[in-house]
Formats: sequence, C-alpha cells, structure tokens
Amino acid sequence: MSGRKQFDVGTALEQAMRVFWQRGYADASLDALGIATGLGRGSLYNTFGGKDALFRQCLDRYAETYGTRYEQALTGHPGDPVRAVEAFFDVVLARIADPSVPSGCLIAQSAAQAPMLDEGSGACVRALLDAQRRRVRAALADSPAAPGVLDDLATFVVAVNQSLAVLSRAGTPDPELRAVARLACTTVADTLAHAAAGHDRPATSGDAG
Amino acid sequence: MSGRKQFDVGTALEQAMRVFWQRGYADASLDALGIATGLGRGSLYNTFGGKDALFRQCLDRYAETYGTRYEQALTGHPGDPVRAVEAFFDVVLARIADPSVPSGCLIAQSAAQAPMLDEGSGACVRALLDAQRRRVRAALADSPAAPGVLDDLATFVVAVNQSLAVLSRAGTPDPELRAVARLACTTVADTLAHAAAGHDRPATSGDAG
DNA sequence: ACCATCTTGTACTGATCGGTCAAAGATTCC
DNA sequence: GGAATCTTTGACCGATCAGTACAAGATGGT
Repeated sequence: MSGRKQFDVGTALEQAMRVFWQRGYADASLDALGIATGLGRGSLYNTFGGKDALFRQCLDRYAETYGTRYEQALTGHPGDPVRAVEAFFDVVLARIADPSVPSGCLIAQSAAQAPMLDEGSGACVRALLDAQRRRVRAALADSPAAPGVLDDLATFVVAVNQSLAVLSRAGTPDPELRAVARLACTTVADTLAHAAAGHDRPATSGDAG
Repeated sequence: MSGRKQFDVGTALEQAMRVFWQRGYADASLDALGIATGLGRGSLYNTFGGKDALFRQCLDRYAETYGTRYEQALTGHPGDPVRAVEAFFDVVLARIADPSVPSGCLIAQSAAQAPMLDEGSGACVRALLDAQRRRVRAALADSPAAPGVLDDLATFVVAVNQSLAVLSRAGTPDPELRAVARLACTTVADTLAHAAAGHDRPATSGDAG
C-alpha cells in the first residue's frame, strides 16, 4: 500500500512518547513502539529514524506539551511567585493523577537513566531540566531576594518536581505527594519572606560555596 | 575446578549491586554482572538464583549498607531533629559526591523503574522507601508538632532525597544539590518552629484531605 | 497511461538477552 | 581410595533486541 503517509505523525509520536514514558528507554522495544503507534518497522524508521532519534523527538514533544502548561501556570500569577509555584505543582499533580497518561514524568524517568543514554539524549535531558529551572526562575524574578537565593529556589522546585515523579512511580498515593508539594511551597514562601525582611544571606550554590 | 566456593559472596554481591546501581535493572545484563563479579553464569545462578533474585539481594544489601549510615546520622542528634535531618542529607550528599560508587541512588533508580519490575521487586522498593520514611519519622518523633505534620515532613525529606539522586544522575553539580538539601532543612526547621509556636495546622495527607 | 517516487509490510540480519545443561575438576565423607 | 556432592566452566537454547533490505502497492507528475 501507500504512496502518501497513512497515519498522523503527531498521533504516532504521542503514542510512542507514552511508551517511553511508561517503560523507560531501555524497556521500550521497537516492537512495543510499533504496536502502540500501529506502525511497522519501515514506517517508524522512514518517519522518525532510529530508536534514539524517535526518543529525542518524544522528549521534545513531552517538553513542548507540558512545558507549555508549566509556563501558563507559572506566568498566570504575575507578582505572586508563591501562587505561581503552587499553580506549577497543581499542574504537575494533575498530570500525575491523570489515569489516561503514564505515572511519573518522562523527563525525570530519563534523567534517572541519563548515564545510560547516548550523549545526545543525555544532553537533551539536561537541557530540558535547565529549561524547566529557568521557567521557574523567571516566575521568581520579581521577588525581593538575592539572585542566588532565587536560583537555589528554582533548582529546589525542579528537584521536588522530580521527586514527585519518582515517588508516584513507586505508588506513593496522591495525598502524600500533595503534602510534599505543599511543604515545598511553604519553603518558597518562607524563603522569600525572610529575604524580604532583610535577611539576604548569600547563596551557597552560586559563588559563595 | 572447585568443590568449595572460589569467591567471597559479599564482595560479589557488592559488585553486582554497583552494576544495578549504575545501569538500572533493564540495562544490567547477566554478562555485565558476570564481568563485574568475575563469576560465570553457573556460579551466579548457583549462588544467587536468577536476575530477579540477585537484584532483590542487591536492593537489600544497598538498604542495609546505606540504611545503617542514615540511621546513625538520624539518631546522632537526639532532641535536635533539624540537625538530624541535616546529618542525613550530609550522608546522602557524601555518597553522591563519592567517585568510587555510581551516581544517584539504587533505590531511587529502582523506584523510577518500579512499574517495569516484577511484583516482588516493586514491593521491595516500596518497602525500602517506607523504611526510609519511618527512619526519618522516628528522628522527628520528639518534636512538638502534630503527628500528621511530622508524617508529611518525613515524606518530604524522603522525596527530596530521591530528587537529589535523580538530579545527580543528570549531572547536576554538587553545590546545587547542597542548596536543595539546605532549603529542605530550612523547611523542616521552619515547619517545626511554626508548630512549636502553636500553629498546629492539621496535616493534609493524613485524615484531613 | 507510464514512470519516478514514496510508503508500507514482511522477512531477514547479527547481536544479545536470560536461562539451562552437561562435562570436568575439587572437596568431603566414609 | 572411592563414591557422593559440590562448584565452575563454557557451550548451548529459544527468544528478543535494534536495524536493514526488498518486494509490493499506492500516489503524483507529465
């Protein structure tokens, strides 16, 4: 058959993304990817290239899909960074609780396996984590705190996000995850409050380590 | 050759553990395990059973090795839960910074892959995470805060621990990880301080969700 | 209508997977 | 010393891995 593509590339990429998301790179076989997408080997290679290339495109799609939602949540409360972070975690928790999508997070999953991925994919994962960190950092930008403190807070929020993904993969129930997110939000709030009160201690991760 | 074992079981288990730790369950082939331990297929199966059984024993060894260190750190500051948690993170960060062992954490690694492990291994990972949580919880037991708050804080500390493991796998430099741990410690300190001041808000993850 | 181009399905490659088996050597017990 | 038991080695099993090759069919340009 054929002559022109018989499937929607975006839909297929979505399905492949979920296979990587659910199973991780190593356990995502081309057979599983073929079954999930409904495509044969030929179509997969002709359209996406090899397994690595497909994985990379799935990472990008994931980042674009959920990065947009993060962006909306973080920018939806201008001038109120604590609310922004709360909204960010709400999006994360909603995705984790969504039964129509695998548990955890493709980025966190891939980050945990980063040393076993090829150099390109590892760099891609690092870039996506840094993009996430920069997004959070931007939402904190207007706060009256030292830049280094805000850098650390952004890293902290990204870290907690990864932890929610990992714990959810191990079956941690939603209320416990929400408690973790809530505590992380209080960390942001208290740290910013302390900084606003004049306690501008230098950051430890920046230049004063 | 032989008639009596030609190798030290503990040493072999240690090497196998590091293979799972570095590569994850899926990427840890029996060939890699055999090379790392210096054992042939026969010895591996005769001593440890199949891959699953060996993995389970590696999880136990890991938990025993580092669980003991966590226990020492957490119980080394009786009456001072904040210092206990700080000491806990110091142990975690020291292990992550130790170049003689793989980056990350075998438990976190396995938790991220839990849905792809067999039921027994998945339950083992959950049990180890819960044991870690109970250890931290015990170190917080004497604090003047509602039990639910302490439960949430213990979950929070375990979560941050997982995040440090994941981020370190992605190459996050040590100073940033230390900043995350430091912020988590301030969360514990502030939460306990608030609770001691009488602000005993009910926990959200317990019965008041 | 014809031909170049593209897609698709299937069959195949060599490599590697986890696991098993039997032969051979070493030890222990009698 | 000899039989029984154990460990080790290395070859081997079918299954599956990622990737390739190619024939067959469908499309579009002319």
